[in-house]
Amino acid sequence: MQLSLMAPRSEAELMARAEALAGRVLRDVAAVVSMPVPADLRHHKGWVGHLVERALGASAASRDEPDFVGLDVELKTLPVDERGHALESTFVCTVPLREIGEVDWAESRVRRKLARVLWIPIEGMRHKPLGDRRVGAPLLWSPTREQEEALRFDWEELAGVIGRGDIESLTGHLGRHLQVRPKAAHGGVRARSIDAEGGMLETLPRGFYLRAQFTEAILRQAFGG
DNA sequence: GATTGATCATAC
DNA sequence: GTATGATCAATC
Repeated sequence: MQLSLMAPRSEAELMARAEALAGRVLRDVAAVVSMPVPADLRHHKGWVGHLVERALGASAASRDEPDFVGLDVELKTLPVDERGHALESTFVCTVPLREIGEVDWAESRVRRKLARVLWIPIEGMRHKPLGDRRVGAPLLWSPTREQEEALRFDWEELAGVIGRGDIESLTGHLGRHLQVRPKAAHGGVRARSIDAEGGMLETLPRGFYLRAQFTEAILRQAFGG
């Protein structure tokens, strides 16, 4: 397997690398980039994502930059079962609680993050040892007009609730494709939002997530099935 | 069995 | 604490 630690300079180069990963097991990919394989993901939830980042030459994680500098492509691994069904929702970005009521969809973080995504489906069945799980065929995706309209509808509804100061009434049930759920290290973390009178309110940080059915539909449209 | 709310690791 | 990468696990 040929892998460079240098950043890919074009989408074509990025795709070629991603396609070279398809069909391989995580144990082999990890060996190439010198990452130990944990026994399971319970204490290493981000391991698969970091592994693929390194294998594709993404810039270092945990910085507020695109995954591939200059390419403006967001990398997302997606756990799937043996039939290709998505096993988890996909985290998109944190919710800017204080400002979201004054932001339009067009300039939203969600729209920016999802404008161009490289999806890498990876076996995620818990019964399968991590090192044995296979990487699937990559998909470089941008939302269709229909998909973007659907996302915009959900986003505006969710942003509206938060902007009105109703964050505490917002649950993961709202939103057909996009939802808002907690995103924090633990239940004691606080973030600032606004209440119904426009005052300050401390609450759990939240994130936008894509429902599993939505990402599954993206794969299905591309690969059939 | 699917889904929501809770949580885990690491870099800075 | 804030950002990145997500999955776990209790509950519906």
